[in-house]
Amino acid sequence: MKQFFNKLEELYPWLGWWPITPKNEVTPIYSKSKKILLTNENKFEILVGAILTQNTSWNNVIKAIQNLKKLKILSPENFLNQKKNIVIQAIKSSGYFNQKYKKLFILCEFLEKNSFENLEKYKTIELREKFLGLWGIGKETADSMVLYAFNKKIFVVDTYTRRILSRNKLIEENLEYDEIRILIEKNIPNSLYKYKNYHAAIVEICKTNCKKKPLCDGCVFK
DNA sequence: CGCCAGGGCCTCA
DNA sequence: TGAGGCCATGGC
Repeated sequence: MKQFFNKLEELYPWLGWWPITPKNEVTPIYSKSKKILLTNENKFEILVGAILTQNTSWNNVIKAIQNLKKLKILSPENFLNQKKNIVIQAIKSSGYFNQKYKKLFILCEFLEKNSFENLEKYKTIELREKFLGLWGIGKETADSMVLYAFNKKIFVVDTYTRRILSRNKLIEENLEYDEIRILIEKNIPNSLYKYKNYHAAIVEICKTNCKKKPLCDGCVFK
């Protein structure tokens, strides 16, 4: 396991996750620097992106984010004040738009009552529980939010993580989400940037080689 | 054309 | 608690 993550870091020293849209632009980009100060708009964009990308390719999410940016739907308040049809149209490319509209709506109502400043005071697990309590947010989405929008150390376990670890015989196939998460957290350094980058690297490798139908030629983990 | 994508909810045993 | 159905668009 430790060997696996060392190799991962060697391959991808820094992927710049989570992609954020720079001020006065509309397209999210990956950050060259590890330390960036997130504005509330940035944080909101990450939370929205985490929901929009559920079981959806990031390319489809980018278009939705671009539309939301152009419509200046950059805050919970603006989202809630915007007409449903307009928002649905904006996020259409990300698929499941009816469900996702509802999820975003519920998230925004939550954020109106709980400012980022207040949410940041919670401990990691407590903040996770807060998000998990919202309809439409499961463990992976909650953990993405906690890690990338709030810079709190929790490892994001997605289908890619389960796939690549089980293919490399580092975990049993039917291990539960939190069992995998805790196992990984025990085996990696206590570093926020590594938590982010290891997850990003797993996604990257699974997109290129360790696909559902694996391209085992040139696999670095052979 | 079919498959897949940075999941989660609901239903029914 | 586990399996199966459902949600939906766009790239390949």
